Amino acid sequence: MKLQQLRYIWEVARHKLNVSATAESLYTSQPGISKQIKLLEQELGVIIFARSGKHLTEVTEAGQRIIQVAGEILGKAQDIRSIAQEYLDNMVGALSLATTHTQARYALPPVVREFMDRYPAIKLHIQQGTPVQIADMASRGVVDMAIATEAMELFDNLVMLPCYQWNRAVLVPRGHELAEESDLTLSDLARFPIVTYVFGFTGRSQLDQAFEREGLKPQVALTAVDADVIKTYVRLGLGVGIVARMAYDPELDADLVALDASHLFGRSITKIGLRRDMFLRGFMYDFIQLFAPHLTRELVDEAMHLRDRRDVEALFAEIPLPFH
Amino acid sequence: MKLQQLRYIWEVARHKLNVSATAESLYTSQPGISKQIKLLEQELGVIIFARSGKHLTEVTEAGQRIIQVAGEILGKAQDIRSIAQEYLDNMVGALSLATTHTQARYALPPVVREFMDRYPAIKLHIQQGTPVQIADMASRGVVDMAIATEAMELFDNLVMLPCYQWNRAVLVPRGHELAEESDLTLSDLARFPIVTYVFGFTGRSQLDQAFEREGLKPQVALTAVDADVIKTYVRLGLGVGIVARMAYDPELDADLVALDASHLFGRSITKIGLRRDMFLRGFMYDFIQLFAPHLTRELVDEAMHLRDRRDVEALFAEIPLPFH
DNA sequence: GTTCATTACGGATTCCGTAAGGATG
DNA sequence: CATCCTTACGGAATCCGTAATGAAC
Repeated sequence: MKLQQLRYIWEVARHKLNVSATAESLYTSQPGISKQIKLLEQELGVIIFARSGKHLTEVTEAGQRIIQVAGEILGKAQDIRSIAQEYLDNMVGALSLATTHTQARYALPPVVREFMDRYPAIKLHIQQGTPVQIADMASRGVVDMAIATEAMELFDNLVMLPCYQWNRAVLVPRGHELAEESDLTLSDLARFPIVTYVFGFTGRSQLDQAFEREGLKPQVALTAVDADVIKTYVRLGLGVGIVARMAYDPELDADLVALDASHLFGRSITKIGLRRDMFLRGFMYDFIQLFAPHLTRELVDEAMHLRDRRDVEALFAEIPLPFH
Repeated sequence: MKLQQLRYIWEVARHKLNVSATAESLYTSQPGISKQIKLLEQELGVIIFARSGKHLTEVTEAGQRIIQVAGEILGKAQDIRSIAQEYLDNMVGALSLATTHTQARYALPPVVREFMDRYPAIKLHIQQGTPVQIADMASRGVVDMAIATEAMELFDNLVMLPCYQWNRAVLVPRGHELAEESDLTLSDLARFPIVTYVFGFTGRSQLDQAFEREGLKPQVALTAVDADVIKTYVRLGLGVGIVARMAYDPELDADLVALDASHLFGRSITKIGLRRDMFLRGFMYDFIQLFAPHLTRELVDEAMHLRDRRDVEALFAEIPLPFH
């Protein structure tokens, strides 16, 4: 059994059983992978991938369990590299994170600036994606951490650290009928076409729930992945925008009026997702604490080794979250 | 990084940094190990073993953390092999356990008999040793499980499953002054020389504590590792024996009188020790349940993935243990 | 007919054992 | 001077890439 072989079965499983695609992504040859998988199956005496003719069709039951353990092994191998790096020089290295537009555009910039000042030799890699993609990348170890509001709970091996809570603002052009409304209701909103986030993004589910609870069916004129697009169409008069409040910039968006809508929708919580038990380098703890000051190293460590998601939730239940 | 290299650093650490001895125990050459360790250190950029001249003197801080993770990886690699075996044929394989004389001689025989009947193709390997050796073997993965009353709590990565509780009997030759005593006290006992277990064995610590609590200093005439030796010297009139009650066989030991001493000493609990999160094959669950019927597969699984020893203790706190 | 995995084969690399060298206590 | 690790070196095994083969959709 070799680490290489474990990597191959793990990657092939991740690539929907397509060995050719796997080989390409690993910059190696396809027969090489095929061969090593065969050798491993031979050594273990178990078929991991069921074949029909010359196609891999599915993962056997034994294969599923083996691949899961293989993933854990690969994660720990990565931990060994991280530990070594940490002792080699704890001021150099790389921090990769995956996040959504909203975080990257509005929440992260000051944190990133401060972090770069403090660790000029750490290379930052920020990847943008959908919440599901982001959580998946963290779960697979492609990135060190995920920052998002949604979808993180879909992956069992992610520990979610709640970072801050936020709510929404309603954006209308100056002079709009609602611009002077001081006591906004959902019914008021439902009278206008809505411009907001695509489903699955940035707390969109909270928004739908709120309308549904009151039996309202707002007409959604346009959905976008990011607030900048939403604002653009609000400016064009397409409808009333509902965005995360932090997405409203009083200076840049001076032509728009932002009405607080905290009382209309449930709060959303943005979280950091980390692979459970992964080794965190010193600067990673610092990054987390820059983003969410209440997440001290001790607290993160405590959360990281809890097995059950409910225990993690209980741990954070008493801790007040900052507002954004 | 290769599994082989991780095995080498792990084994060298276990062999008190003696590479030659390690090589011998692994049936390979010493320069080979030396070389692979060097290569790993080079790849990681970190010194794992500190050298003075040509001797390994200690494990560096980075080395300690790396070796620990390496151990976890090796354990999971073993799990993969077990999983494969399980699917290959869940009626063949091997079960290795380490235990003390008392268990091997008095508690295990009926269990082993029943197990061999049920799984004739599973090879049983039973190793005898001191409680510390036993727990160490389970901790390192040399054996699948440890069965003992003492020392298991010394190893962090062992999950202890309480199996049964037992207490002591006082053995005297027929006709001895105490033979007719119906209400035995510690003071009675302390008037005679004691023959019992060596310290560190078979609940010996409970015994010392009991005397100490009453301010008694019994004279210990002989200490032995096993009850058979103790009985031999009780027969010779060297003193009064104190042994685990299960070590008294009414037929074979008809020339001795056994007085119950449950009221004099704290109960002892015999436990099974398993490496946390190790993969257990089906027959291993069965063996455990044969030994301790209350340890169902579900209960064992639940205990195996708890992180904190206190959680495991809490899990078993409510469950009544059988007496032996 | 295209996609995709397996087999065959040759070259490069890696691994491992023996033998020699040098430091430690 | 006995123990023990490192270096040097040669043979064996392994790994990996290219090319050819054949099954599936």
